[in-house]
Order: sequence, then structure tokens, then C-alpha cells
Amino acid sequence: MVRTVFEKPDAIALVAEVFRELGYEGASMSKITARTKLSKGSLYHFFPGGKEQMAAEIMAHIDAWFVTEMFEPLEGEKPRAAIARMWETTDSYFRSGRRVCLIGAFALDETRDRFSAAIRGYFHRWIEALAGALLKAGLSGTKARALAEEAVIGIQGALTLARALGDETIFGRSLARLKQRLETALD
Amino acid sequence: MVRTVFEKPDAIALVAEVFRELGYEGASMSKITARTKLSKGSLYHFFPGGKEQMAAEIMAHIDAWFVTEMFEPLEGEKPRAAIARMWETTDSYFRSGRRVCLIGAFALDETRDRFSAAIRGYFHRWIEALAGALLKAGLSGTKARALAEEAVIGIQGALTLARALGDETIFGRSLARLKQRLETALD
DNA sequence: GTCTATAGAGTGATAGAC
DNA sequence: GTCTATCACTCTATAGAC
Repeated sequence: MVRTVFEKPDAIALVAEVFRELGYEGASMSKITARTKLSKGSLYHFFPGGKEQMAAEIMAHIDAWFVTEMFEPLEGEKPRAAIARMWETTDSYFRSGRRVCLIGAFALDETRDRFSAAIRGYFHRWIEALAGALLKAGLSGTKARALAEEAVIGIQGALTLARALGDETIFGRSLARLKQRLETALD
Repeated sequence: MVRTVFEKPDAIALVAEVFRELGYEGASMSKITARTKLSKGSLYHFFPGGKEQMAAEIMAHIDAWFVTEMFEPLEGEKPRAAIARMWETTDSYFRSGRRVCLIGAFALDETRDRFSAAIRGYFHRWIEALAGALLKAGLSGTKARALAEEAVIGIQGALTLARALGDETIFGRSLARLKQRLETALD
């Protein structure tokens, strides 16, 4: 018997990719073990609460990543620079649209009821952080709120259509349009 | 024993709502029978190919509805009137964001591989029909294509965020912005 | 040797197909 | 209803770190 040693952060990242590809219901334990090479023993050692705990920790992990990489910079001192970085971070995080938004996907199916607080918190903070940055950059509250909402909606919609059309170019094109719209409003 | 007689179109509509609420994997046969009141016998009579056939016929049904209600009008003689009707049709079909786009939801999880042709066809035709209408209404090909893509992306993104935030107002607000953007471009 | 994390067969429940 | 396959999950033996 060959024993491989895993660290919990690796386990979270590996399982996250399975949920991302298959969805919550589609990611059965057997598919998770097959794709991650983590045994059931390891999985239940790391996540005694089973699938639900896995999904919860993955969402918390994603949320924490966005907080440090995007939301906190947007809430900081240099709004325009943070917004510019947001577009780059978004494009690279979602691999130019080849990677879906796990939290957005969870929002659409029955999983939503189980994780509604986390889903709501993630999108709410994204919109608020961006709206706050736009406000600090000089826009009115109303305009900032509307543009922030529109940007996050556009990102989610572009991810859906990138997947639906199997189009590798639509996400980049869409981000460029959204970025342009914000810059026009700020000038 | 009380026997209820169902027609196949009713069966499709009933099962569609279960898939819409629970997703493809989440909609188990037992949940479908419980929620639709259709027996397993009826379901396998209407859909000998099981769940996969149900989903395929539901998608075809949705697609056909959009073709007659939206795509053909957009491809017709009165582009501006058809575009105006598109916003109303979209708002009422998706019940102001309370109803998800089944085809958009299928695009995000593993279901996508099974139904990729239908998913792609639906979104492709929507964008093409709208772009065609914008072209006939006087826009350049480039501008029409970009605005059409942006509109369909915005609708899908707004549906995701309406669900994610549990916000009944965001969908209407988003449609109004998208409509405004198209009208500005056409003036 | 001791202890902890992993491997993977085994559990009852429930899936979809018929 | 009945079937088999697969589900989420449990459990025990043991590999490997000390």
C-alpha cells in the first residue's frame, strides 16, 4: 500500500476544481476520489462533514482569495489603480472565461438554498467594493452603484456565455467593453 | 385508484419546472414524480429515454418558444418594434428574474457536455437575431454584434445575480439599463 | 513501539431504468 | 413495484512519521 501525504490546502484546491467542473450534485464522492486521487479516508479526515463541508470550505477559500486580491484593494486608497487591477485579476482568475465562477454556478441550482448566505455575501461585497472605489474616484453614489452592479453582472453573464458557446474570445471582449464603460464614466 | 390523464405538452412543462428549480443532477426521478404528480409509468411512457430525453425535449420546447416569440420577430420586418417587445418578453418569461434560464444553468455544470449543441444553438441564435435587428435598424455590423452580445450577456448575468442576491429588483433594473443602451445607440 | 492519516472494502439508502 | 448501479458515508487495517 502506497501512502501519499496531502495537506489540507491542497485538498481544498483539488476538490474545488471537481465542484467547478461538475457542479455540487454532479460531483459525487466517487468522482471526487477518482479525479483528486484523494481516498475517501483522506477526504473524510479533512472534511468530517462530508460534501457539504467541502463545498462550504471551498466557498470560504474562494471568498477569502477575492477579499485579499480584489475587495480590499478596491476598498483601499487608490481606487483607480485597484479597478485597473480588478480587470486583470478577473481575467486571470477565470482563465479568460475557461473557468466558471463556482459561486455563480451554485447560485443557479438547488445548492443555492444550502449556501445562500455565502453566495449573497460574495456578490454583495464585490458590488459594494467596486461601487465604493468608483465613488472615491469621483462618481456620484447612484452612478457608482449602477456601474458596479452592471460590471459584476457583465462578468457573470460573460462566464455563462463563454461556457455556453464554447467561445474562448467572448470573455476578454466583454471585459474590455465593461472596462471601457467604467473609464468613460470616470473621465 | 384515481387516474389522472396527462398530455405530453403538460408533462414537458411540469418536468421543466423541476429541472429549472433543482438543476439536471438535482432533479432525481423521485423528486420529479413527487413534484409533478406524474407516475414513473407516465414519465417513461412520455420519455422512454429517461432523464436525458426529458431534458432534451424540454430544451427543444424552450428553444421553439423563443424562436416564435423572439427570434423570428427580431429577424422580421420591424426591427425596432421587435427589440422593444424583446425586453417585455424577456422580463415576463423570466418572471422579473425569479425564474432562472434553464439553458444558461445547464451551460455551467457537467450537463453542458451532453447538451452542448442545443445550448450553443440557443444563445447563438439569440445574439444573431438581435444583431440582425440592430443592423436593419441602422447600426454598423460591428456595433450591432457588440451590442447584441452585451445584451444577452447582461440578461444572463442579471439572472445569476437576481438568484444569488435574492433580489427581486435587480433584474428589472438591469433590463432597463440594457434597453437604454440599445436605444441610445440607435438614436 | 506509538500514533495519526490514508487506503479502500463495506454499509444501508436511493438513484435511474424498466 | 423491481431491478442493479451508484450514492454519501463508515470503518478497520495499516503505512509511515516520530
